[in-house]
Amino acid sequence: MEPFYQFSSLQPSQQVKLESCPTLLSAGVVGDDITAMDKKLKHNANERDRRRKINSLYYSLRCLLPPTDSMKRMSNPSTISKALKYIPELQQQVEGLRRRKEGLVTKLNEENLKQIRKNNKEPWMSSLCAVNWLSETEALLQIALEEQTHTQLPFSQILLSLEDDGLLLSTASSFRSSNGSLFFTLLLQAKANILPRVLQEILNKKLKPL
Amino acid sequence: MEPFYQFSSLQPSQQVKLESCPTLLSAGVVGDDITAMDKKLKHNANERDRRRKINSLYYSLRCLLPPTDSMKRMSNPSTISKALKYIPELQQQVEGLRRRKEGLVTKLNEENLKQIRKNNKEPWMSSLCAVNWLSETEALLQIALEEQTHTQLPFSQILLSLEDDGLLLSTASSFRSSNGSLFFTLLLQAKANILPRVLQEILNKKLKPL
DNA sequence: GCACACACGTGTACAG
DNA sequence: CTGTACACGTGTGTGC
Repeated sequence: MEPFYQFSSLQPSQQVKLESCPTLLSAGVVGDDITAMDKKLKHNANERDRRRKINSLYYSLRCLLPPTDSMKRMSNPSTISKALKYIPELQQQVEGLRRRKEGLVTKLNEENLKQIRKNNKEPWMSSLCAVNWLSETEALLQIALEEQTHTQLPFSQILLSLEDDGLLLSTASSFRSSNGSLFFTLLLQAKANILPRVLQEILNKKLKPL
Repeated sequence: MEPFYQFSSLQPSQQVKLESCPTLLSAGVVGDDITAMDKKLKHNANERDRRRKINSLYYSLRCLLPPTDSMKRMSNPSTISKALKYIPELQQQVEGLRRRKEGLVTKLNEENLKQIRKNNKEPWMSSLCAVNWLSETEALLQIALEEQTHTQLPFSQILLSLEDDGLLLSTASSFRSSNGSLFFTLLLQAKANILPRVLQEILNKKLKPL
């Protein structure tokens, strides 16, 4: 029979079988120092309770550990061994997850920052050059030149170099704003084999000095 | 003196003090059944080693647990108690981190998806309406109308409703592409108290039916 | 004094 | 049979 102390409700053990106390029986005197026997009995009971508590702790610990496939109840030593393997596993998991989370947070942050920068750039004053592709071969190019700069640079050269890259100027219009800035709207015909993305890069690079 | 068995190298205990074996001494016969004594001695040594191993396990477990400020060595029962509190903490941490990581991953994924959708949309054919803010009060609005649609909708109404929202048409130009699409470029003067973002929303909504 | 913790020897039960 | 695990009683040390 297994002593399933772990299921007991941890009441202090009241009943003590006197037969199981060899030294108490071997002591011939009975009525003399009853207090000594009392003490011994109490000590035994206390030790019993202590063991009971420890077993209960073992039982609780067993419940926390990852379930084993074995139907047999784990022994107390192997319970500690198991906990000894399990705890570092958990700590490692925590460490790994923390690192991963950290990485994700920074990634998300710089993603957001990029987004914010892009969004902050879009609304105004950044649209020195905007390209809108209307089809695979048509692009609407919109250029804004600040008052200070548009007199310094030969704008016709830009148009010419665009033609060098396979872009033909189909239609164009321009007007001047109240503060003197110039706006051009150019409808460009591109060669079919020119990738829009690459072209946008080219345009950005070409118009960067503006 | 504390018995620091946990520091010993776990060698099986060889030397046994015979004086500490009461039952062996009380057995009068010596040369009779030496095998019984041998057995008892072995049993005792085995039990001793077992306890030693258990203590070593306790020692290792103590090292894994979060350090306590107390200088005193933890007792074995309190070691299990501590582990009993510590393991759920770790499990909870793992669970929390896993959930957080999961959330971050999905967030990052949909962020990327949004980004991809946006990038896929930008290059061509999406620019039915583009707003470029040149200053806090000036915006360059560029509208492309497909051949099929631009005859069905009263474009002047759009301009009028823009004025209702506090946008004044400063300058405008338009031209027709080779395939019959119409392009408008409008320079708008906005009231200062109109937030660009909100306005962009308005424009998007207004021009959506196109 | 008392509660607690620890180590020990011992008997018993169970699995290889 | 041997090793392992467990519970028990007991002696001892330690801190409140």
